[in-house]
Order: sequence, then structure tokens, then C-alpha cells
Amino acid sequence: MSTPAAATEPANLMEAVVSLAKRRGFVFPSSEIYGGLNGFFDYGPLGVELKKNIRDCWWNDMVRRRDDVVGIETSIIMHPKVWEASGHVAGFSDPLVDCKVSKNRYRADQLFWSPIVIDGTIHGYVSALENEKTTEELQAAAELFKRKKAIVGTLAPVQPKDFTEATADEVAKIPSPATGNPDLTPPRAFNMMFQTNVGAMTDASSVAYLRPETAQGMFVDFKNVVDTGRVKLPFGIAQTGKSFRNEITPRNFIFRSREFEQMEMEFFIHEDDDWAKWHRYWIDWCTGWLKSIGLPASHLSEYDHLKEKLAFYSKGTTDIMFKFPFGVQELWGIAARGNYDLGQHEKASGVPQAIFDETSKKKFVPHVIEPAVGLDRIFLATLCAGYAEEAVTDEKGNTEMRTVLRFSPRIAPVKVAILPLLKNKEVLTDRAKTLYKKLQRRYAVFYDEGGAIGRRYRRQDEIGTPWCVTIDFDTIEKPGDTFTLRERDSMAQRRVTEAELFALLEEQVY
RNA sequence: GCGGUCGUAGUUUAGUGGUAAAACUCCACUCUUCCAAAGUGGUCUCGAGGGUUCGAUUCCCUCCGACCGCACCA
Repeated sequence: MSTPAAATEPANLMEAVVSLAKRRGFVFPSSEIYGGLNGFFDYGPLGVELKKNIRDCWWNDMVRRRDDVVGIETSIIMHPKVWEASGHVAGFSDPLVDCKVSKNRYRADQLFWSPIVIDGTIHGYVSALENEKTTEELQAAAELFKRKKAIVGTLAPVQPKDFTEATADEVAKIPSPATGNPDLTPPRAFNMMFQTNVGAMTDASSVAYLRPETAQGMFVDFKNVVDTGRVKLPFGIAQTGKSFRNEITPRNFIFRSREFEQMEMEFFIHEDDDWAKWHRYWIDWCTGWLKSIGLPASHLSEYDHLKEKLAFYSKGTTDIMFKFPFGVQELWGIAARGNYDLGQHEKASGVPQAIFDETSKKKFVPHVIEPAVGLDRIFLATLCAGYAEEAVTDEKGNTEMRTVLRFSPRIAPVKVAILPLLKNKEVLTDRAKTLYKKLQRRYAVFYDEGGAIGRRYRRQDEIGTPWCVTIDFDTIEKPGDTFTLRERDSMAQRRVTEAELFALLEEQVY
């Protein structure tokens, strides 16, 4: 019998994963026959199963198996005022400045400048990018300017302003940090929300947006859920669904795309409750969940966002990071958002969002902890973590490579492959088909009778099927009606009965 | 969005201003008693559009897409 040796990571793991995803029907570029569309992807027959399994695992663990979380599904297009209240209309558009010569692009609010004032007269301008020593850099540049031009007089301290505060006249004079000459364009807004129009008329009054996150659905429907859902604090509202962001640069396959699926939950707590405790609770819960679908602890880490970088309302944000082939990147963000979102909607809509708490006899707007994760990112993480190329040595001592996706049985697109040992022996195929039909009622299973048995095993390895069941002559000729159960990772074989097979699936697939 | 590199079959890659290939994969049949066996047959290709040319997959332009870098990433 063959045995797998230690797995080796291919030189270019990302390339191997993308190639496998295409070859085996997990992920295709969108609209490929027209040349593709940057930032959009389609999920193929196996991909849609994998994605659905991840989503279902999340939903089962997050909603159905918890007493304190309920699910909803809200519309992708919402009232435009939702996005004004949430800050997305204003905050989602970053004013950007281009240097016409160097072709560098800067965020206007991170590009600082100051007039050079000597004896009360403006002699020129200096600029610098935002960092810890921006003011010092501007001052030094101003002094250098004065020395070079040999201007006599007293140099006033620089007054740093960001580029959004520059007048048109000043824009024409402020030097680009790249060239030192005034080559900058005026700030231009890039809004990342996709716009559309509702109704037949296409005018300003009909503008609507595709949601850039699903979270606002939970906030906007908060009162409806509270009034009808028999929920009490602390409790969560969850949903999964598509979101859309017009990313400037989609990158890294499905990691950052323009249409993606989120799985978000808003966990509402009493205003006096210990937010830090709940924040920690959800970080641990999410980490545990990721491990339960097969992501190795060695690839997971945490990153706490710096307090200074957080939005003013945020009490803390921790990201669960994953080691992708292209670097350690954010997988799951767990944010403590205070009661900012409900408060904003209360202000903007005029509808009170406070609830009455029977225990404390207080009326208040609840605070919230938000674990938000991208389904497509988890999908990619499971592919990257599960992909392995192994040297396999057979009985004759020949060594060859096998490609295997080591998916957890929970998320594997196919749970069991049913293989009659030989195609041309009806006793084998009949028994196999009977078992196949029986398993099919509860599990995603696959029947394959074509080609040599070894080839069929390897095909299943490559799509991550945890078990293969082979109907052989022992099944037919010996008592007990047992099959060969071949395990994907160890390639070990043992004999099991139908009852044992169902028991194994019942335990491993949940 | 800018710059660089690149785009030939499902995958990995040859090749050419004059009818486009290999390996593996995939499909069918034969055979096959446990790890990508063998045989026979078969499907599928020059990213798109325009230009130059008698003729363009090849040269030129534009677009689209991929990768890397810069910038961006609520």
C-alpha cells in the first residue's frame, strides 16, 4: 500500500491554488468569454458547495445553535438615508490627489502643506506626507527654502494644514512631495459605493446605493426584531449576504473583490455591561469557529487596531488575521462600536431606538459588538490552508506527487465518493448505486465508476473529499456487507459496515 | 489609477508573417480484484477589437484581463 510522505508547500502556493480552483471548478473569473471583469468572480459546481457549507456552518453555529442570536435577511438596496446616517456617503469617499508628473496618488487628508512666511510675506509653499514628524519636516523644508533663495528675515513657524483645506490658488502653488514642483491635481472624491437608480426616472431624487456592508440592515431593523422577536439583552442579530464596494484596486484573487459575501452579527449589550468582556468573548468564539472548520491555529493571529486610528465612537477593534500566501491579512474584524450606529439612525430617522430593560428599569440605546467576516475570504483561506502536494511512494518504491485539499469534513464539497471497484461487474455497481442513493438523501456524495481505482482516489483527493467507499468483491462474497473505507489524509483503508459509515458521517459532518 | 512584465487547449508550456503543437487532464469504448496502469478513438486553443499586409496567433495601436511594484483599502 502507498503511503503519503510529508507535504511540501509548492514554490508558488497562490498560483497553485488559483490554478486548482479553475481546473476543478471552484472559482472562475466572471464573464470570462468576454475577457473577464476585474474584481468579479463566479463560483463553479464545487465552489458553490464549499461556499454553501461554510455559510451553513456559520449560520448553524451562530444562529440556530445559540439561544441569544436571531437571523434576518435585509435588502441589498436600502433607503439612501441609511447610508447618509451611517456615514458611508461622506466617509466612503476619500478625496485623492494625483501628482501629474510622478503619477503618485495621495489621500488629501494625509498630504500636509504650509506657506513659507518670512517677515509676514508668503514666499512659497512646502509639503510633506503625514507621519510622526510632519511638522518638523515642513519646518526643515521651509528653512532649506529660505537658505537656498538667500532670503533675509525671520521665518515664521510653519502652519501645517491638510490638502483638503487648500484653496484653488494654493493648489496651483503647493509642491508635490515627489517632484518638488506644483504638479498636483485638486482633490477628487472617489466614492466606493456602487450607485444605481430606483424607478423609471434617472435623476438625483432616484439615486440609491448597493450596500457596502450588511451590518446596517441589522441596525435599521433593530426595532422590528426587538418588538417581534422575543429577544432580551444581551442578544445578537445576524445575516449573511452580498455586499458591493467599488474597490480602486481589487487584488489577490477573491481576497478583495468588488462583489463579495459577508457574514455579520451585531451583538447588543446593556450600556452598563462590560463591553471588553464581550469583545474578548467574541474574538475567542470566532477563533474557535475558524478552527472548527479546519483552519490551523498556526495560521491565525490577532491584531489590535491602534486606539489613535479608530473612529471616535469605537472602543476597540481586533482583527483575526490569517497567514495567506501573499501575507498576513485581515480575516475577521471584531469591533466594539458603542451605540453609535443605533444613535445615528435615531437622529436621522427621528424614531427612538432606546429599549426598556426590565432588570435595570432603565431606558437606553444598547451598545454593540460586531464580528464581521467575509465569506469569500474564509473560502480562500480554506483553500490555501488545505492545499498540499505530497510525495507518495508505492509498493514498488516509485515516488510520485499527489495533490490533496485537506478540507474539514464539515465544509468539504463532497463528503463521500462511492466507487465500485470495477465498472464491468454488475454485482459491484448495483450495490454501489444502492448505497449511493441512500447516502444522497442526507449528504453530498459522488458516484464514480470510470477508470482505475487509484485514479479515482486521486481525483477525490484533489477536490478534498474526506472519504472514499469502495464496493469490492469482499462486499459481495463475504458476510457482513462491509466496504473499504479509504481515508483521504492518511490514505489508510479499513472495512466498515453501512451503519458504521453513517455513524462516522453523523459524528464528523455537522 | 500609474509603471513594469505578460496573455497559445481545462492545466503546464513549445512554436511561426503562409493549414498550430506536446504532455497531463477530460469524454467514449475495451481491459482492469485497491492508489493518477494499458490500448483505441475523440472533444477543446492563439484574450477582444481595429490597423499594416495578398495573407496576422506572430508586427503596430486601443481595449480587456493576470501578476509584481507604487498609491488606496470605509
